[in-house]
Amino acid sequence: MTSSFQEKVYSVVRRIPRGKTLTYKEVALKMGMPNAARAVGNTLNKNRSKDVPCHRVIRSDGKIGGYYWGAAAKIEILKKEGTI
DNA sequence: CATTTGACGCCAA
DNA sequence: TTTGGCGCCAAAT
Repeated sequence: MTSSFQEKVYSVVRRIPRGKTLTYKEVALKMGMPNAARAVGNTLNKNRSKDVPCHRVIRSDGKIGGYYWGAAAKIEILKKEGTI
């Protein structure tokens, strides 16, 4: 599959360094689509791939957001990485 | 092909 | 400040 849109999402998310977190909006903004934050989250959810550190993408509100394997697991990973 | 879904974000009340 | 509603976008049904 890997549509052009997904390639952009992965390109940005994959570059997120360990111990750092980006918001869905920031990712969308880097793609050149400032208002596609929702589509970004939707793409990561459907893909459920570990090839990309999608757990480093959180909401702009400061909330954890979501995770295919559960938000709790997402938080746990961030803690292990030192983000929290 | 048309409609609904969903890991979002911002504004108004 | 907190809650509700509206707008946006791509993928799935």
